[in-house]
Amino acid sequence: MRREVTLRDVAELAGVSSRTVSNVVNGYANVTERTRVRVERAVKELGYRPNVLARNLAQGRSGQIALVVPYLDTPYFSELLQSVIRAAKVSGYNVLIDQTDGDPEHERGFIAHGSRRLLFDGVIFSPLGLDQQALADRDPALPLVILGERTSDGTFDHVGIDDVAASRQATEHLLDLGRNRVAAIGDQPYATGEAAQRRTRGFREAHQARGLPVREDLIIGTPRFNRPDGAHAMAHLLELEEPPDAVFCYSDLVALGAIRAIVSRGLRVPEDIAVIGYDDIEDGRFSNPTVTTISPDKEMIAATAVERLLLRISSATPPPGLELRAPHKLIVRESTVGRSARPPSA
Amino acid sequence: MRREVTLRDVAELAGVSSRTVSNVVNGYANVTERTRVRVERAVKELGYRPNVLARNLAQGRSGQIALVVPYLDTPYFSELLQSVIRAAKVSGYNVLIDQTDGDPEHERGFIAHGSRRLLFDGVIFSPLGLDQQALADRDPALPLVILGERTSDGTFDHVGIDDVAASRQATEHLLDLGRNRVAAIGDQPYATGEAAQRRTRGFREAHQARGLPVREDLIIGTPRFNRPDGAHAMAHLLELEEPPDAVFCYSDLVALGAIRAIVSRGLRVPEDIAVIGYDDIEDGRFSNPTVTTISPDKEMIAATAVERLLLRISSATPPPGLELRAPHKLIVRESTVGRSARPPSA
DNA sequence: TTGAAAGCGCTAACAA
DNA sequence: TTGTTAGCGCTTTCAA
Repeated sequence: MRREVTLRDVAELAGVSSRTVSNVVNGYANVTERTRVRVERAVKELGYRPNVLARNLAQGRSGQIALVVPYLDTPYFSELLQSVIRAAKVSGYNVLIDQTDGDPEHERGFIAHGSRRLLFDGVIFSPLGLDQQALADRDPALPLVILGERTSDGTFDHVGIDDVAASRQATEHLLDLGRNRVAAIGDQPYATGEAAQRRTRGFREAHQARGLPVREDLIIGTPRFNRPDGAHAMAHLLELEEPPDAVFCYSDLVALGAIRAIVSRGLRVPEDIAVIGYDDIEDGRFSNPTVTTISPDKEMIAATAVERLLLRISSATPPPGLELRAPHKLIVRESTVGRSARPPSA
Repeated sequence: MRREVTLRDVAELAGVSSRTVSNVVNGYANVTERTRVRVERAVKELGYRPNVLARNLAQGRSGQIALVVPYLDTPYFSELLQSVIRAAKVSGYNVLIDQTDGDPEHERGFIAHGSRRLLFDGVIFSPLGLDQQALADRDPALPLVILGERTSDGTFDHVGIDDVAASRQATEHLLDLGRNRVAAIGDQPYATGEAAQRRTRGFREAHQARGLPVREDLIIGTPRFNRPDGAHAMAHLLELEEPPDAVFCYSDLVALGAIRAIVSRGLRVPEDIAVIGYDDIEDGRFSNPTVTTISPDKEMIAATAVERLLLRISSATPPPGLELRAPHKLIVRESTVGRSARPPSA
């Protein structure tokens, strides 16, 4: 590999100091038009490219942020990832991806003071199995934004939608349809299942608000929010003596799995069982039937997360930890109201 | 931010030179048991963490590889991404993601000698609109592995499945079913549509091998391989005087879109129209009906790509450019044979 | 086996 | 406005 052209080479050719070249390259300070032109010519002539690695070391920053999610093959996260990359790029940041498989140990390592620490200037984190303790133990110098609702201790921001309200709205939609044996798939009644628990709370609130009893046996837990778990849970529900006539699924994937289980037994959605999901992934817009869902504003979530993170990175004194709430809406499709729902474009 | 503990601090405390500390930290060379223990104790006592940025500069490498794909919200790519990250991590590499939106200009920039060049030691690239010219103009020093079939000029590797054979196999499956008006959705008869064209070639070969005519009006082009395009193309086919009785879709997403279009018009899959896809994404295993597809061995594609790239990175003299072919198989599901196909686990 | 010291290429404090 | 120069923290050649 031939030696790279350095700042000094440029400086020499242009007859200025490397300091000046640096200024020109970075658009800093006041540089005479004359010198600037001269430097720029030298840059072009030599084909000079700044060495990012050297700049990183000198500045003590990497120009990268990390996005840490539990699973990457989950459409919700890949859609989000896309928006995050787009938002970061606008500010010249690169995005480093990692997936934790929801492993708490792995998640912990990511925000602890590890050797990879300097690879990124901050982290946008969507934790699954991370408890408050791990959060408290984290590297306090690492700028952090957490996705999903979570009580902030004031040292990081979090951004997400109002899960309880959204879940309540979803459940109410099913009740409005006149269904009276509404099930819920996705509860996670253990320490790290906060997000799931908020959805269950919304589910209960919807019932309570109407003076309806919650059928506890219709609340089914799942380890993950994916299709197989949804199908499995639904299969269980269908074997009950009195199966549900509607199901609130804690993700669209769970809903798609559930629908699959229902249909493969010869039952119909929504005639026999209405199904509603959560996340509004593209799959649900083209599935058969299309899936009614809670749609979080992903673009805004991503943009807000990146914006807050970059602010946190560039601030000398850390800004207060905010709890930011993105909007969501209910999108009614076939899985709850049948063909009367407007079909998609095609 | 308090000053970081450096190598020198450790050396001082341990009473050795920084060279020795470096050796210990990296597990290099021969170090006396005694010195090693002493250094390790000092490391622990001071809570020393190597500074990746400094190491990068000193070594002239970043320990990162880039994965460049056209779209990230496409399940095929997110599934692949997952495997690539996993494979890279084994060798201590991080993965930087970028999406090009299929924009040739953007794609070009990625392999040209840009200023971001040093951010990654090599690139795994899944181009969409990249022509041979752009490939030839690229930074010759950048280790490169291309995904998908493509003629290598010997300076990079590519890894993919045998598209022609796979497409032929898919088409034959439809013909075996006794269908005789088989359509194809996804052709891209322009310069950058190589992958699509290979699928069309397989489609033709299957017909030719049986002495059947290809109905040219049943070959439909689509700008992208996604659901909306699939639905749109299918809508067009359904309006023909003599619509097809089977469709070979160039991706599972296209197939899902097509199925959606068929079903929403009250027709049945596969009774009225059989549909086969390509990619074997999870969606197709839980859709209704489930989607018959060509399944490339993604895990192997990812592992092979990473392996070749790392080899290329670490080689003093560049290894020859290989054309590597991963295995694929036909997976028969409901969209071609109906419920007789074994339903998925649930 | 270990030490001394010269880079890696850039940034930025200080000086002019 | 521009030059000088001392780092950034590590790796690694050369010497001992």
